[in-house]
Amino acid sequence: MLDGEGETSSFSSTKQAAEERRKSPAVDGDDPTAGSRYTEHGYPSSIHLSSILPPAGFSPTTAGRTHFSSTYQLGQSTGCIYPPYTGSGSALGGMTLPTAGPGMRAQVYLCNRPLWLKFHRHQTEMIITKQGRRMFPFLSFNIAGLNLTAHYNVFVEVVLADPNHWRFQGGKWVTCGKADNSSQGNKVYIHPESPNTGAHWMRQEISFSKLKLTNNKGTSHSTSQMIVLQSLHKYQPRLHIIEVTEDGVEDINSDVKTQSFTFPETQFIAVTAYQNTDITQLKIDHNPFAKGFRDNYDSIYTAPENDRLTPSPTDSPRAHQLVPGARYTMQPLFQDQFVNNLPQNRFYNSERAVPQSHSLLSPQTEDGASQRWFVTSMQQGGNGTSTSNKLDLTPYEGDYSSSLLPYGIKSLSMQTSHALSYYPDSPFTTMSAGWGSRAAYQRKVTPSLPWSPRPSPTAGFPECSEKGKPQIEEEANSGGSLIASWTETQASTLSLDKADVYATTCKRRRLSLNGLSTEDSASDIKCEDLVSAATNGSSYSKDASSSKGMPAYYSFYTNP
DNA sequence: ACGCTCGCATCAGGTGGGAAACGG
DNA sequence: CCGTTTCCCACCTGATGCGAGCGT
Repeated sequence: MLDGEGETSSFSSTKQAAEERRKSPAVDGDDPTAGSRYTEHGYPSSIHLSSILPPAGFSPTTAGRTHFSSTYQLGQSTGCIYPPYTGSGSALGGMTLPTAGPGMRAQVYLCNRPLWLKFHRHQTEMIITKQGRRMFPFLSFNIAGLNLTAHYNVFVEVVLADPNHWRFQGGKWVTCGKADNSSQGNKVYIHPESPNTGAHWMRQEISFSKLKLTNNKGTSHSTSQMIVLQSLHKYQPRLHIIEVTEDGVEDINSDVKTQSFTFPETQFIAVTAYQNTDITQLKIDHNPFAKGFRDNYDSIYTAPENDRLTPSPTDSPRAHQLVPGARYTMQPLFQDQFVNNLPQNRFYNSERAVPQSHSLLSPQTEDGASQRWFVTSMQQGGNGTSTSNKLDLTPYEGDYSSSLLPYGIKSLSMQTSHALSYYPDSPFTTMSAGWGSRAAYQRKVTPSLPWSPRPSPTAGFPECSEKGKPQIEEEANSGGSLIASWTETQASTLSLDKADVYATTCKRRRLSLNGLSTEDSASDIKCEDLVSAATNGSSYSKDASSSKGMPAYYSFYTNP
């Protein structure tokens, strides 16, 4: 169906490239001039319902691989996720957690998950243009559990999320015939810093902010920045981590493994023009490049000093985070990442106020108060209907959903992510990557969350420790932190389009060395005080994860 | 004199809106 | 005819270059 499965691409690294890489430390973001071989076969396209934390009483041992495998690993060599994506049970059930021991694998954290969820609630749409359009929200991950010295290629693949063609009708997305499975073009975006060491990947956020989506098949072979999609089709991004040799070549002689991670909340429908005004508004509200479309910007984004919980990181007079204090009192747990961060007047005074779209009224929101405490799980494409895009919002996310009210329903609003710098290299880098995730959080400890395995994680992913610590802490408590499940396969079999694609990537990376590709890669240096944070943290378990600066809640799942 | 920092201007690129063009 | 796609526009962000000011 997708090109991914029909093509066999091979990347051959040159000796020269390999030598160059050796000369420059991988951690410095040296050139990934060498590529890896990818075959079409045996591609591990397992679905990983990750970004969902278990509720109280969750036992990693009961939600392990066995269940996962039986549920999601069937027939996944197609590059299309919908066949196995039947959504058996809740997301929790599908949640796969690495087990301790030799089989320990990487864990992936979707950094800006809260923002993704915001969009997901309205069915995320991504513009595709001939010249390519960046994703927003973009994919940003934290990775843990890798071998510090081993080399990995990290890349994103975008596959069909379901077998349907979609249409926006009557204020909501409805299926409209079968998806065109014959689409061609590149579906893979290799992180510019690939290959690189596990230490490198774990040191910082892995951002795919420069990934572009296009509907121009002709560009698929000329640039690695583009992923070719079809309009009005639903897609699911996947993160793949492939262990390679130091040269960046996949070593077929060793038990090379591919670990794949799928975050359902990152599903989106590719469009050439926005269909849902709510999505449009979310984009405008959260994407700095769209600030020009914000109405009453000066008045909206300026508030009395006492209303500001967070100083503007950009020093922009416009960039303020408006957070009504009352809100915090009432909802200390899931502050703003799921509360509309825009000032209230936006919705009542602005001409652009978003009408209450039916598309917004998912069962959760319609359910009114009940959603606050429990949100029924939404299956992923099991029936091929519009429900397939919905995430399982487990009970612990009740407040999430409650705060994810449609614009027209929201009674309180807070501004968050837009006040943060867009690019990771900003002073608020780690938060910016989250875009309303970490950025949105204010340090508010909720000690006794029913589902929280560790009440006070103080160390997040390395980069989160300092700047992002408060945020990640929030996220941990709010269930926003996510550990993607994993799978492994022999001889990765991704269908990377062309070798030149990879070469282009390498070239680009070379050019961005001075900045270490501030956008594509990590945001900023990860905090080094993790260790101290970890050590003083009573709840911090000293396992493999903790040694890498993993937060307590993280290690909880990785090392049950 | 030299190096560093800061502020300003400029430029490239990203954004959604809207109208026109396209295609079934 | 209608839905979709393309193109252009104004606005914004971030990177970069340049010169002024300051300290050594």
